Amino acid sequence: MTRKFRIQDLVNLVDQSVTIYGWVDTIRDQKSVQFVIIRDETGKVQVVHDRQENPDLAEVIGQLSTDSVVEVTGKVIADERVKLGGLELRVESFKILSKADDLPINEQSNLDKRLDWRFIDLRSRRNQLIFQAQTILENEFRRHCQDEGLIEINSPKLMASPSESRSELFQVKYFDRTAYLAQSPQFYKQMGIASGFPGVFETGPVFRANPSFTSRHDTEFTSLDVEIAWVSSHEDVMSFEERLLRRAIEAIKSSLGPELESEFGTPITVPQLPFPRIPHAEAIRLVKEAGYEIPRSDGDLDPEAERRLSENLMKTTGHEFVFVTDYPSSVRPFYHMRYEDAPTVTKSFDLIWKGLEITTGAQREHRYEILKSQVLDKGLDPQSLDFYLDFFRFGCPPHGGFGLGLTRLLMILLGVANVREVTYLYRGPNRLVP
RNA sequence: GGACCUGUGGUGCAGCUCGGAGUGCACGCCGGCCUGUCAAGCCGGAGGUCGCGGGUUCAAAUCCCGUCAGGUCCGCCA
Repeated sequence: MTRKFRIQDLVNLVDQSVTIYGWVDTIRDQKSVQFVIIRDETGKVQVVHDRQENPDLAEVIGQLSTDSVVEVTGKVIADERVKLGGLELRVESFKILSKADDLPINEQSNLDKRLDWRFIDLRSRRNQLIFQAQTILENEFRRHCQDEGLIEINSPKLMASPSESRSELFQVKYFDRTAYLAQSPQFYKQMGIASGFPGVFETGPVFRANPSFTSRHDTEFTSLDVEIAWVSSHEDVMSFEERLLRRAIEAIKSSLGPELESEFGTPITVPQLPFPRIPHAEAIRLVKEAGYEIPRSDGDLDPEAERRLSENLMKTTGHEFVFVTDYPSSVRPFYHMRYEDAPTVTKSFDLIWKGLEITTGAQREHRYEILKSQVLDKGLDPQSLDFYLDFFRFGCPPHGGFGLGLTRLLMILLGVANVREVTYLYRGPNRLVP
């Protein structure tokens, strides 16, 4: 009886006849013996055929092309000569299920060409690993939120009015009027708090219409969003997030660590708690003292300052993460809560991992009158925000939350140079296909 | 939106300063050789309007201008 197996199972099936399914990885067609390396998502195995044994089969194997999909039945033999795991499959039958043309890309091809042929690019072990890591990450995010009593929501991505700033919104035709693609679930998350949920979370797409040409931006990406009721400050939110990240990184390291590290060359470090925290004003001072004059005039950190700050703290604390807290209200949105005794400072934070901003969070302003005055303070029109401001008119608990960019997280975790590498199908100003 | 960089067989590069026949390298592909390969090896071969348009010149992949496509950084942000 022949049964179907994954390649990783063959080591336990020596001397048995099995059928495997996979992709042709390498063909070494010699005068008397033919070797074909078959790959599936669990590994690779060598298939061997003595040409004399079956001339018809020899002909089939002679016509093979790389990445064709095949069904191979044979006997598993332990043979020390085989460098690939000391195992091989002696062919009994060999069927081509789907023949492949010559591939338009290989692992040397540049990223843009590989993205044109993403379905082929994703076949590599390296790329499969990225999405295995992503699966664990999203799963741990869900489980952590659930363990902490939060409710999962799926907020709409079609909106009648902009959630924050109109400039970065995509417009879509919506019957006889205009709708916008959500650039954040921010307002709908907060609605959940006003609805009496103990906290909400969501993983979903967000859309940003910015023409940003960098290695860390995309126009559509997955955001991991959290909003928690009854927080007493942004400290509670940071504490939630650092525990979440430690848990997720721990889970990834324990199931994929060695393979990820050998494939990507980036050591995966499970972070210690708590993450270092540094108030914004102190961060600015520290970067200046270290000799960097921030060119921008609004008093915020620029990317270079964030990289330098991160590097500095990695040296002094040995920690890859840093929360920068207490941003000036001038560089934060109207809904971030301000300190009672220092109204130009917000109860907010960014999380920087190895120099890259991966999160923005804050305690939110839940007091209607104060919120409304902050709307006016930012020069916004309260009427256009009526539906949002109403959340705070009928009883709303104190709350806070954050948004975490999935692709940025993966990019830093694996040490790859570009979010495009870790996005299933990247969308940017110059790319809408495939 | 701003600054800078890149575009050469299917893939990755070199050639460009200092103009002289589409020249070279690696991978892949096709054919041949090879009694067990395993980054296979050896021999031979095919494959190119040098992104596109214009200019300078006896002569342009090479110099100049324009244009298109892509990238990096800044701004915006996760």
